[in-house]
Amino acid sequence: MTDTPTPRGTDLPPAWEPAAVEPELYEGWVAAGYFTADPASEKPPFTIVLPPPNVTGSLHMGHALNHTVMDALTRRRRMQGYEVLWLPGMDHAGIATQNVVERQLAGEGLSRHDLGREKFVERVWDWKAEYGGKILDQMRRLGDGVDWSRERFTMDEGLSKAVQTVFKLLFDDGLIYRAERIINWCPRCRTALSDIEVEHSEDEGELVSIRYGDGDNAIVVATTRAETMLGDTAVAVHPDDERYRHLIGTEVVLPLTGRRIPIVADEHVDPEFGTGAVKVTPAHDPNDFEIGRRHDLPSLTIMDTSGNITAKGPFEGLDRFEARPAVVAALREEGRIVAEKRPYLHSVGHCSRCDTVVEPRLSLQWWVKVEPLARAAGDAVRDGRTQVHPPELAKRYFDWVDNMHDWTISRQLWWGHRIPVWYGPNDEVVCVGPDDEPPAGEGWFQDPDVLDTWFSSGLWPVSTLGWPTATDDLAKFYPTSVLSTGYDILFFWVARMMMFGLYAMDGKQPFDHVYLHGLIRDAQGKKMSKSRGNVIDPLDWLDRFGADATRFTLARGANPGSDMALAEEWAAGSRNFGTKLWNASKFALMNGATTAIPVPARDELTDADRWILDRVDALVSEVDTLFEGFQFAKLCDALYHFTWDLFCDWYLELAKVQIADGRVDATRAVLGHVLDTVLRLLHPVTPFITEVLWKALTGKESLVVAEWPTVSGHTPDAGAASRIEGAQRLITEIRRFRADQGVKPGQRVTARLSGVDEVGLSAHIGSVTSLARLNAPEGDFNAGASLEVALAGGSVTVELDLSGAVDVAAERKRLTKDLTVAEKELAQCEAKLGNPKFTDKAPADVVAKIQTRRDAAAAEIARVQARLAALPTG
RNA sequence: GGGCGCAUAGCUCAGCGGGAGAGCACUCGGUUUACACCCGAGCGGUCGCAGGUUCGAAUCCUGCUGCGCCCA
Repeated sequence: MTDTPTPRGTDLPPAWEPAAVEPELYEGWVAAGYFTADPASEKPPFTIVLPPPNVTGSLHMGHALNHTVMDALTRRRRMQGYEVLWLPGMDHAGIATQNVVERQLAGEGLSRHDLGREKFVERVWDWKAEYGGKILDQMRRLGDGVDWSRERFTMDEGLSKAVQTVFKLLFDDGLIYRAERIINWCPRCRTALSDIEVEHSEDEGELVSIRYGDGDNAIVVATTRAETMLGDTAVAVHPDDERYRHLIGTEVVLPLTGRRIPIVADEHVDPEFGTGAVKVTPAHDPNDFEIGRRHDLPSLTIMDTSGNITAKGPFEGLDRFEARPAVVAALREEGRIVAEKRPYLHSVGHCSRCDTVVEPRLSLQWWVKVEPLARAAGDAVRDGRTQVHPPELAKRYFDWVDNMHDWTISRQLWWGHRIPVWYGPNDEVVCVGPDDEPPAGEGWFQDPDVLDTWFSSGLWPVSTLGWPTATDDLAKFYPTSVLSTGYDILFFWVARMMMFGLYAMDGKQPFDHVYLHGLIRDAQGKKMSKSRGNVIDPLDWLDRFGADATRFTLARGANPGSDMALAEEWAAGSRNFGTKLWNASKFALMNGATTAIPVPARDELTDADRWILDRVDALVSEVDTLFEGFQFAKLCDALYHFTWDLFCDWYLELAKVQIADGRVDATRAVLGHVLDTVLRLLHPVTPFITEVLWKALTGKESLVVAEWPTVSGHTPDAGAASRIEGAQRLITEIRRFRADQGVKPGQRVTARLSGVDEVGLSAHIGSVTSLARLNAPEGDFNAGASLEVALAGGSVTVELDLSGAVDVAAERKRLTKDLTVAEKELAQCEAKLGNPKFTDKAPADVVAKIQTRRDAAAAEIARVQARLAALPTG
C-alpha cells in the first residue's frame, strides 16, 4: 500500500480573503528574487518592457488590463523555463508634469518664471520624489511580476544619454532638421504639439461669409475663424473658376485693415465648397501656409503665444475668442457680413493634455524627417519580423506609418530633455553628442526647448536595456518578445518605438510581437469618462474583490482588438469563481488529494479518472494554443468551464462516490494531479489564490517558479468519455424528471433501473444512484412513474416510486415538448435527404451524419409517442 | 470628406459554410456535512433589413439602415 500523506486541507483558512494575504505573498515573491532577470542565464530569454506609464498618472482599468496581459504572458514563460525580464518604469510626461507643478506653484501665487528654469526643474524633481509614481505601488497590488531592480525613468541619466545619442545620430544623418512651419500650438500650455497630440471633435461654431472688396471687384469668403482675417494676405480661387477668372491677379482691400491683398489662382481651392473663394492666412492655417508658399505671399502672425491678438488696431490684446465676435461685429457695422450660420458644426482640434482649442501657428521648430524611419517601421511588420495581433490592426498601422508627416519634436517647456543644440554668435548651429563638450564662450547658447516626451519613450525598448552601451542586458533581452498596449495608442507607442528601435539597433526590430487589446467600456459599452461618471476604479475592485478577481475579469474580457464592457457583476462573478476554486480545493485536500502519490497506470483507473485526465490533457493543449494566439478571453473561459462544470460539478461528485467505495489512493492521486494542473494553468492569470492552494497541495516552495504543465501523451479513452457522458445524461434526465414531478432536490427516491448493462453503464450505477439521489428498491416498491433515457447503444428505463400522486400533466408536457423537438429535427433531415442535389453534391460524411440524425429522430419520435400513449389519461 | 469596424438570447459577447452558444440577468425548487460568493432544473433568439452565390448561409458577396472608431 502507498503511504498516504496527511490531508492538508485543514491547514487552509476557511475562506479566501485576498486583501489579507495578497500583499504579503507579493512581497515574498519579490524578496525571493523570482522576478529578477539574469542576463548570464542559459535559458532562452523572454522580454517585455512595460509601456511606461506617465509619472503623474495612477492606475486605471486600461492599465490594469494591459498589466494583467503582460503579467500572464511573463508568468507563463517563466514557468516554461524562460529567462523572463519584465521591465518597469515611467515616462516624465513633459506637458502633464509641468502642468501639475505649475498648478502647485500657482497655489503659492508663483509662476515658473518666478523660479527660473533651474529652480523650476528642481521643483519638478521634488514633486516627483514626493507624489510621482503612485502607479508603481498600485502595480504591486495587481501582482505585477516586474523586475524592480531594473526600474527606469525616461529622465534618468542613462536614458537621457540615449536621447542625446540618438538625437546626435539623427542630426548627423540629416534626419533631424529645423524649419519654420505651421504647427499645432496650445495657447494654454504655450508649446508646440505634434499631430497625434491633437484630438479632433465636432464642435459648434459659426460660419461667417464676408465680402471683401466692392462692386465688380467684390468677392465673398467664408470662415469659422473670423478673427484670422486680420492676418489675411490673399484671397485664393480655382484657376478654372469662371466666376472669378476676371479677378485673378487683381487686388482687393481687406476690410478693417485697409490693406490691399492679391487674388491668386490655386489648384487646391475647391470651387464647389462655399463660394469657391477662400481667404488666405498663411501664418495661421496649414493649407493657407501652403498656398502662401506657392504664391510667395507674406505671413502675418496676428496672435501671441497665448492666443491674444497682436495686430495693431482696435482688437489688439483681445483673446482670440473675444476677438472673433468683435471682428464680426465690426464687419457687420461696415455691411460686409453676407451670411452667418450659427451654430455651425465643424471639426476643431483640441490639446490632448488640457483640451484647449489648438491654434495653428507659424513657428520655428525641430523636426524628425520620418520617411526613412517610418518605411523601416512598416517593413518590419510587412516582412513578418514583427507580428501584430490581431493581424487586422496591421492595416491600420501601415495606413499611418506609410502616410506619416514629419514629426515636430521641440516643446516650449522646461521639463524634459533639452535639445542638445548650441547656437553661436555667427549663426553657427552645433549639435552636441553625449561625450562632446558643448561650445563655450561669448555669444554661444543652448536651444531653450526640450524634446517631446515621445522622443525619449520611443527609445524605451533600447534605452532601458542600456543602449547606447553594449550591455549584457541588451545582448540577452533585445529584441523584446512582446509589446502589449491598447490599439488606441498604436501610433504613439508602436510606431515610434519601431522607428527608433530599428534605427538604434541597426535594423533589429524592438519587438517580435505586438499585442493590441481593446478599450475598457462600461456595462452598456459606453466609453468610461469622468464626465459620464461611469469610471470604475481598479483600486476599488482590488479592495473589494481582490487582485485575482480583477485580473480574471479583465483577462476574460480580452478578445484581441475588441473593446470590453465591464461592470461590477463581472468582478463579482470572478470572485465567485475564486471562491469556487477555493472550496473545491479545500474539499479535495480534506479528502487527501495529493501529488505525492503517482497517478496509477491507466488500466487501474476508473472511467471517471480516465475521462477527467483526458480532459485535463485537452485543457493543457487548448490553453497553450490560446496563449500562443493571445486569446486571453477564450483561455479564461476554457479554464472556467473546466474547473466549474467538469471538475467541480462532475469529477468531484464522482470522486466522492469512488472514495466511499474504497478507491481512496487512486482517487487522491487523480484529484491531486487534476488540481495541480488546473492551479498551474490558472496561475498566470490568478497568481495569488493559486499560489496558496498549490502550496497547500504540494508543500513546495512556490508556484511562481513551478513548471508549466505539459500533456501526458496518453491516447484519450473514447470509451470512458462516452460512458461518463452517458452517465451524465442519465443523471441529468432523472434530475429533470424529478424536478418536473416536483420532487425536492435533496429527497431520496426509490428507483429501479433497467437496461443499464446493455448501454455499458453497469459500473456507473453507484454514481447514478448517488448523484440522482436514488435509493435501491426494497420490499414494497411501487413503480408509480417511469422515464426512458435514450443513450448511445440503447435506452435505460428508470422506474420511480414517488410514493404519492404522479404529475401526469407535467410528464405529458415534457414528452410533448420532446416530441415537437424530435419532429422538427426529423422534418429538417428528411427535407435534406429528399433533395437529390444535396445527396449528390454534399460530402459523403455530411450526408451520413444527416442520415444518422434522421434515424435517431425517428426512433425518438416512436419512443416518445409510445410513452405518451402509455400515460394514464386525465 | 477619406478609411476601418460592428449589428447573434434582457445585457455583454463568442461562433464566421453543414445540428444557434457562454457569462450575467430571469423563473422554479433546495439546511444535498467543499461551496447560498452555492446546488439542481428551466425559460429565452425568423443571428439588423433586402437581394445574390451555394445542394446548404448567422457564417461568403452586393446594397440599405443604424451604431462606433480612426484619419483629414
